[in-house]
Amino acid sequence: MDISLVAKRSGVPASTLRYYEERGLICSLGRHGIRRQFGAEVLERLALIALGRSAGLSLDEIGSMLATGGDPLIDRELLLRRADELERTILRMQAMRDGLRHAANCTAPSHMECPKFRRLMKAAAAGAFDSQYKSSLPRR
Amino acid sequence: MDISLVAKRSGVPASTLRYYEERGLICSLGRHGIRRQFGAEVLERLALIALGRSAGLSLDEIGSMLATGGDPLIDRELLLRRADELERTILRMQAMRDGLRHAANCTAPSHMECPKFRRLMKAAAAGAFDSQYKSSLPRR
DNA sequence: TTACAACTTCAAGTCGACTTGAGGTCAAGG
DNA sequence: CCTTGACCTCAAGTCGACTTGAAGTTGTAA
Repeated sequence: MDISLVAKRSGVPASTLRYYEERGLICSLGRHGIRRQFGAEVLERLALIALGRSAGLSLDEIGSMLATGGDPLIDRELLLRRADELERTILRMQAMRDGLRHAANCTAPSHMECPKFRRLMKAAAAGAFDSQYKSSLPRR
Repeated sequence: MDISLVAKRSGVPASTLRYYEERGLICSLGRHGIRRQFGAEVLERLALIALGRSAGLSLDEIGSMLATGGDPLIDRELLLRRADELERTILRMQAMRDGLRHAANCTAPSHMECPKFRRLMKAAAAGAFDSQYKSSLPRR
């Protein structure tokens, strides 16, 4: 497959495909003249990458998990650590979601004056500070 | 409170506090000489901001949710839309978390050869593509 | 065979959320 | 009164993940 066909089938721009190849996340089979040729398996890999990105993993992290070989024990630990991080983020997001829904239906003049809202936020915020709100999430 | 006291109490660096003020996320009561003075309520606001960040919201989004005034009807709709967005992201992250946990315990020689893993990934990836994996998460 | 669209490389730009650094101001303690 | 250190502003730098643009190459259709 030419790069543009991969782009079309995966929804990932050609520029991004080149970038991913440069980063070692995907690889082409070879060249037809000067043009990269990709195999079908790249589509599955791209789906995995997209999934990882959407779950908040960095390209480096995805790369290390996708890497073949390497110590499988370390891999498993990494996966579990990521899963736990994800879990914590999920909890915070659920709290946020509940807070937002409550705020939308709340009749208090200002959300911060509503005791229920404050309770929700307080419970959720506990973990927000010490998690340093940096380590668990990817870029927008 | 001087800015350094706020920094100490909240864990947020002074440079970030200035930045947040510039962005309109927090405001100081006034100046003592050239120095900003903050009220205690800023700590609560910072907790809310930290929570929002940790849940993956951008500063602009947090700002729009924290903003006082404006059409209350639009505000409520905005809050509900945000909550729904959050919900969808949560679902994807849960799928990812389950996928990671399964992968960590799976005995298949390679994750991609495990049918369960593939099923989880496929289900999760469905939403990952069309959401463009850009719109729902913040930066690492 | 020639034109051209689709590719190529490489350097530089963009965006969000900050941080860093240089150079300046000022209130309180000695 | 003068020093000092905590603050100030403003410009520029950083990081990850890409995108954009200029300039060059090439398979294919007319």
